[in-house]
Amino acid sequence: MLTTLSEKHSMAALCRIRRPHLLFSNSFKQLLNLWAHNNTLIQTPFTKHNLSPFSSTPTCQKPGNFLPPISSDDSRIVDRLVYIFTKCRETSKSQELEELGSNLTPCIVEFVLRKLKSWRIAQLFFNWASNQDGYRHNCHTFNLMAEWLSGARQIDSLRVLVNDVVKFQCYFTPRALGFFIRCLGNQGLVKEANELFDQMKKLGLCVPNSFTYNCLLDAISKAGDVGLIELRLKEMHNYGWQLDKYAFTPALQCYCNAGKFENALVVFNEMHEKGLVDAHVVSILLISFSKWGKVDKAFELVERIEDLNITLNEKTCFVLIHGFVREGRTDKALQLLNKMKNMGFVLDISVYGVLIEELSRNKEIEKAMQLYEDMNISGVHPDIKILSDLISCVRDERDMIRIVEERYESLDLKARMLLYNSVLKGLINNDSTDKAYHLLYASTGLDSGGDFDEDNLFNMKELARPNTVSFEIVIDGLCRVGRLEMALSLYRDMEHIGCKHSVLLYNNLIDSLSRSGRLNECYELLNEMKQSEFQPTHYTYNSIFGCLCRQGDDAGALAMVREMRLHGHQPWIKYYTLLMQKLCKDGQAVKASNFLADMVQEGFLPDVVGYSAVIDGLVKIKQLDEALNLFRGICARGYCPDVVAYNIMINGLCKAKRVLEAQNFLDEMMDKGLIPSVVTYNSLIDGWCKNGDIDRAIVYVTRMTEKEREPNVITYTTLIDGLCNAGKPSDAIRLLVKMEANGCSPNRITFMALISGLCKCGKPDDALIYLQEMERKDMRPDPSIYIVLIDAFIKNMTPNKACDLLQKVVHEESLQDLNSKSRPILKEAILSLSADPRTSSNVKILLEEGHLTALCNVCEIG
DNA sequence: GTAGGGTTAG
Repeated sequence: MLTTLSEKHSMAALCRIRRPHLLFSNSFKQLLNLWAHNNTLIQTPFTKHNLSPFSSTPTCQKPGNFLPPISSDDSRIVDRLVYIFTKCRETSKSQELEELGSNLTPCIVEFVLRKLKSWRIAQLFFNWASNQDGYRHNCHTFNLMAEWLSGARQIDSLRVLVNDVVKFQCYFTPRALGFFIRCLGNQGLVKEANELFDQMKKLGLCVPNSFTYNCLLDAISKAGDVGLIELRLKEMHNYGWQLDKYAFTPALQCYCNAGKFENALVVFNEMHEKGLVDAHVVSILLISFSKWGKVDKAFELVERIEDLNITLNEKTCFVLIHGFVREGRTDKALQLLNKMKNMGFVLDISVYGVLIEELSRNKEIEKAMQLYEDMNISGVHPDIKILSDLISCVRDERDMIRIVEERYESLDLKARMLLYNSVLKGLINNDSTDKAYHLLYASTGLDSGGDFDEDNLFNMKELARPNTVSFEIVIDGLCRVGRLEMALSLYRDMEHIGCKHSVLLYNNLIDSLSRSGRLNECYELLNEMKQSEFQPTHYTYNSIFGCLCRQGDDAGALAMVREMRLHGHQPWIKYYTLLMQKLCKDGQAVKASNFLADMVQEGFLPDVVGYSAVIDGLVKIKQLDEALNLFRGICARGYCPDVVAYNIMINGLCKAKRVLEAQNFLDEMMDKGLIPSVVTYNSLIDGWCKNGDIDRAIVYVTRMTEKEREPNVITYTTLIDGLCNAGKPSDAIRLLVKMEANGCSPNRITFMALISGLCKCGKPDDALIYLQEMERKDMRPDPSIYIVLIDAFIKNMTPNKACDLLQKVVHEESLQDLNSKSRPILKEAILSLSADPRTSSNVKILLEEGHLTALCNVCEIG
């Protein structure tokens, strides 16, 4: 039975089912009625001007279009700051930085943010600026930072930035707040955008105008939150504001995104009455219809639009077909195409082109070929692009040959070359790599050393003399399927026919060699490149760098970094993160940490992910305080740790039984505006469980469900383990039932935790039931689980059951690799069972039949 | 022509 109050909380929390709820239930129709009686609405004339598909989104001026003039002194400061933050990472400049910091103004910061070239550096600079005495960011600097982060999809950092706007009480102009909100909306941070909007209003930091509202509506519409957009529209209405195209359009978009077509149509009609409909508005509706498979509705609308004297011209249709294709709905695009034909439109080559291109890309060859026949019939001549698209995707070589033969005569030399190369591409795409290889050789006149069945591709070899691109295609294809030797032989033979190499060729070969770990050959090719007219690019160096990182060669990687710097190339972060992982997995986190320090010294800034990997590595080798130092160190240098980085620290502290400190970290991340994830809560729950405080663990379960973070299988497993360790086996069993009821299936780890937990509580009979359930579910427990059970039966004074299980598992091969902890327990068990008169005879039989021999060896029983 | 790589349960 559940006894404590907190346990009741836990069950309530675990069992709660969450449903999204609407914030506002009035129908939009009612709202529209309301507006209809309002005479203040603007009647925007339906002019040609607002027909542009781009005119319906509020144009947002970049915050810095009104940059104030800057004095020459300030300009010098800007240049120094840009220089220091991009070029020079030495600490010796800290003196200068301090001086520059004391003269900082928002205007200077704006100029610097605009001149920096990466969001990472911009963020380091921004955070450095925040910490300067007497300096405060203004809305423009915040906006520039928001623009950087939004463009780089840095969601967590954006959340922190939102938090800072409020924390630093920064005033925003209505326009500036609109801009900020759009940055949030573009990254799906709708909830954050709404909260910020309200808070700014409440704190008097901004008086939103209709532009601000329109930006907010735009953000909400992306999420399709109908209730929320209605609420905001009503607010605007209550202010007595005129609702313009920029308010109506997001409302329309919102209903479309939410799949509420009836409402969308009401808005559309209203817009039409007010003369606000333009091509963009029409296409929102049409494309949504198509997205939801409601093509008939789309056609209805197409026809209705004509009735309404809005003509769908060819261009609009083309835009529509493009739109459908972009939504991946070539089927619907084809239907519309037929409709257009029936409506008497003249289909031009570009409509065919976009469709054939997409169909080819999706390997819908039959449809593409059908269109090709269609073109032939209507007398539209396919251009070389269409032919190439077709040839490079046809599955049947006969089609390939037919298309080439039909067109060959009419083509000039250049077009024949393109056609020939698309034949090679087609063969490669069809996995006929061999044929492509032999065809290429046949065309060069060189011997490929194989027997090339020429009969059906015979004519192809005369089509053109291979050029560099031909070799690039085939060599790339060979590399992709791992036939490096063939690729290399083609590459070597190129010079024999006087065909030039290329950067792409070198890069592909070096990349493939790197992936095969053939480092020496990589260096050979690299040197060859350096002496040729094709200079290595960052891709070349990074391929080799990646190989060194994969091999965990930190010294080699560092040498490569230095060479890259010499040539002005950037090492790719993903590769050195790989190196960090590799080193950390081998317990070499300290080496990894040093590598990052070296990178900084070389002027390359690792990102939070790389540091996180190292911090986790330090945690894993129990150097927790080192990990803490590194974490604090990067914070001090202006990095913005994200949720994962915090999770790593929280997990480390929990594992070291420093749960209170972990809790402080949770508070800190929330103060910064970060949203803890399931992982965060799981770590803390585990931390409290392992500290023998199941009640506090359950508090976190309650908190996580309150924050709409659904417990997952790890949460439940952690708690089941914790409940058993707290001597509450029946609660653990109840939790197992609950988790399934909540739609979360237990996995083998859950069952194993429960089985060993029940054994610890002296309930091997209950445990056995779950072992059987595992078997029913085809889940194989770890071998140690059997030992735990056998041991528990013996301790429970039921040696017969222990012996039964022993007899059953004696054949399990997995018992051979029993872990060292279980071995002495098994040994004890066997000795005990053979000494017990109730079981000794059975054990004896097992011994005589030789079944136990292997196990005895494992346990070193003589 | 490259952008996802780092975190939780027995």
